[in-house]
Amino acid sequence: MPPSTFHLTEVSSPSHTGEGCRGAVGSRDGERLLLVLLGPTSIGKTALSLRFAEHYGCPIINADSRQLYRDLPIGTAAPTAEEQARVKHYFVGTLGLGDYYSAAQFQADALGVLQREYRERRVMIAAGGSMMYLDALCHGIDDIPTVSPEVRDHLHRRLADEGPEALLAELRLIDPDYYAQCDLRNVKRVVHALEVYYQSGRPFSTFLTGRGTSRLNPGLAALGVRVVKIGLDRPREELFSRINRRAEQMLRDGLLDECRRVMPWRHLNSLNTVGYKEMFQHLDGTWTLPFALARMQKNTRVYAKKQLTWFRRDPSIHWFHPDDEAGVHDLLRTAF
RNA sequence: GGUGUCAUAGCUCAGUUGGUAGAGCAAAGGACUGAAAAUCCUUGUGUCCCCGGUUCGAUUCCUGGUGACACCA
Repeated sequence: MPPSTFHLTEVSSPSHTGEGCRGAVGSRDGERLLLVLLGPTSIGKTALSLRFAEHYGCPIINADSRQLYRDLPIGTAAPTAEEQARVKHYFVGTLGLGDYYSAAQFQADALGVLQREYRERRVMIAAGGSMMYLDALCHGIDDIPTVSPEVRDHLHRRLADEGPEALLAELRLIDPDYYAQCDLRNVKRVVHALEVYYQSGRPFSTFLTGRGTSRLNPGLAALGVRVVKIGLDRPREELFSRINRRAEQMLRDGLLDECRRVMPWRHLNSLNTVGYKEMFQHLDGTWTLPFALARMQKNTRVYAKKQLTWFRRDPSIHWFHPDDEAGVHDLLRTAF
């Protein structure tokens, strides 16, 4: 666990509770706080984010790339109507399955919300597990042009017609820098670099200014916002058994009906999602339900691992067990 | 109690005509800049049940144990 980046010597009084705590946060010259709750799927982010939102009396910014789609409430474990009645949520169920969206757009939208919300409050909460969305929000994302559908289609047709070797050779010519650092076996990356080139006339690598968890999103800096990242984790066994049980619960809650409703759009990226992919196979008659469930659970476990891999390399995250709410409060008190 | 079969990775099992072993499932590690619940890469984790014997060498063959299963009492 990385050491705290806070200056503990500046702690004044660590014994605040309730109102006192609210007063303590922001006591540093009106500094604004963005409390980011992150962690792998099924860890318990929603429950904890609700309690903190009620404690601070603030809304929650959802940072989960799939809970944005309004037709997927069960399979994405989106906050329920009751939960959304308790606390206002941004970016839950706001998109149609075919809507285009991205980490960059999320970052811009979230900044817009924060700008408005911080006029009347000093604390905001962002909660979710989409790694790119969280990084884009906390650390910013380079200004890379959005690729038009025409350019995208063009390159996908070329990929199909000419094969990946031709595209690799082309990337090597037009953008040797990116060619040297890119995972060349990951065709999606190669294609995207070319898309950006065809869109803008500039090599993809010229848009990259270097990324890192050390810089603060300039948009947040302009608002005077300080980011505190709380990472939630549990012993692996505990996490995996929660994942397994939640998948079963989703089926009892009607996941199959939800899948049947959205099945006509299964080719869309929004439905290239753990849980749906597997249940579509079952609805096709290819997999039995127990087999589809087992695959869904396994793929969810793999996804959780991938999230943890991503988060692990961010030294600014303060890790807690989700039951250790008091520990998080202690950290926030000493930090502000 | 007797006879037989079996005992190998977390699980189910294969295999070694004696040269310390490999599949499936499960699992572990990593990458990541506008599709990120996406996409891509890497990895076999082992007292081959235990004690002894034969042998240059035993997980493999043999004696004896232990455990599981089956059948007979």
